[in-house]
Amino acid sequence: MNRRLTTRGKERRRQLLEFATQRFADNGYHPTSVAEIVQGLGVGKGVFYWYFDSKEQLFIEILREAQQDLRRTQQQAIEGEDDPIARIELGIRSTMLWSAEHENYYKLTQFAITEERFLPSLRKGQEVAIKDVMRHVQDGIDRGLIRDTSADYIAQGILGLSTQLVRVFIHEKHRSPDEVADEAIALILDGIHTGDRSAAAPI
Amino acid sequence: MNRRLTTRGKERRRQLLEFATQRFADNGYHPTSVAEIVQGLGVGKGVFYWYFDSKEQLFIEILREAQQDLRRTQQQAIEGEDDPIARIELGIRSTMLWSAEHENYYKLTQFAITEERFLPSLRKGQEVAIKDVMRHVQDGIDRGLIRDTSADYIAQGILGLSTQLVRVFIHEKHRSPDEVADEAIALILDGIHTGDRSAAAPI
DNA sequence: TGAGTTCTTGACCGTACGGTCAAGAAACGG
DNA sequence: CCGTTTCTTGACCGTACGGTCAAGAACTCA
Repeated sequence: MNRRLTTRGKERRRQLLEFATQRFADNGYHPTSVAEIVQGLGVGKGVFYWYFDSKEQLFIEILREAQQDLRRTQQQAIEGEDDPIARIELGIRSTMLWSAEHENYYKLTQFAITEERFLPSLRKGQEVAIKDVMRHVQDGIDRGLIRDTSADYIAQGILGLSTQLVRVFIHEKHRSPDEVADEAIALILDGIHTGDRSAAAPI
Repeated sequence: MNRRLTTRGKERRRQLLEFATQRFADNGYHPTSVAEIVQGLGVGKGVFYWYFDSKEQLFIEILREAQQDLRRTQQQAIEGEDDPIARIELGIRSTMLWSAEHENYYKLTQFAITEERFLPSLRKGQEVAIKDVMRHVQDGIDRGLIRDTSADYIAQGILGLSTQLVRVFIHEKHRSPDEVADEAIALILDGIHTGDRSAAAPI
């Protein structure tokens, strides 16, 4: 579906994307019908199929945009910083902020995991994210700043820990992104063990 | 739906639960119809509604059983161990093993997160799991074995990190549960920082 | 102004869904 | 053996879904 869109057309497309995102996040993907989406915008059903091939393609489009937007945010946050550990920290902080402001996208991503047909679109974005983190981790290992173990386990661990803290503390308990980021970073850098070095954690 | 079931009845109910679990995990909850489930067992549709009120109730029942089964496994794994850090480690190891053997349940849980109406049943189980971990964490803090920070962040962090490693390394990359558990425990206990103490990590 | 394009309408289509129910088979209990 | 309960059948119901399409409105641009 690659149409030439006028300004009006782009506007309409954006409306559809945003309204659908909201409904998908609130009610779930399957329970939200195309009829519901066009009714919510007060337009005919044909409008939907003028801009998108199918409900499925619309959803994939939403995922793609979300991944793009998050990545752009992270890149901006870490640019100009050289220390790999500081880069990881900045990445986590910006992710927490972004997640707090885009709970809808977060929910949609969680759902997408559960259906085979959405996994391909997801994996692409996940792989990019993991590669970003792994690059900093490997860099940290090379400079002797990070324990020399499997960079992929570390990268996935960082992602998983951050994701869970976002869900529980930001989206459910409504703590501030800053507080959550502090805790995430402390855990990631030094784990839970007590020890003389742990007092020196702050970068 | 509290019927008095004969042996045959219990058997039928179990068949329905197991077959539905498989299909839900393979194709997703919504794409799997009740008709498909009863056809798969070669029985009439009425059979389904003799044992369950609705498709939704069946799904909730599956979730409940999975949570119960995992918890029982964890409890068995840690009984008799006194050291809180060793208890956490044993809990993680048994969870990894269980997850490797019950990928279906894992997938269903991931889906359940994405629909409002399943959240209540989920939260109950999650809260129990978190409380279990938090008790050990608090115990560890009291004995000076664990850094004295918010036990809830630590507990959620452990859960999130473990969950992600299970998904990626056990279910997608098919690594052994033991290897994954080793990495998870190393990260949780000591974080990613280098440092003299990190060599003493193994319990 | 008028031809061409973009955009919108909403009735309509076939299908598949979750769920019901009257009827009867099978098993149980005395 | 018979009455009762448990279990099974499968046609049927109303509904809602994703998607189509002929027709026309709105806009663009020469």
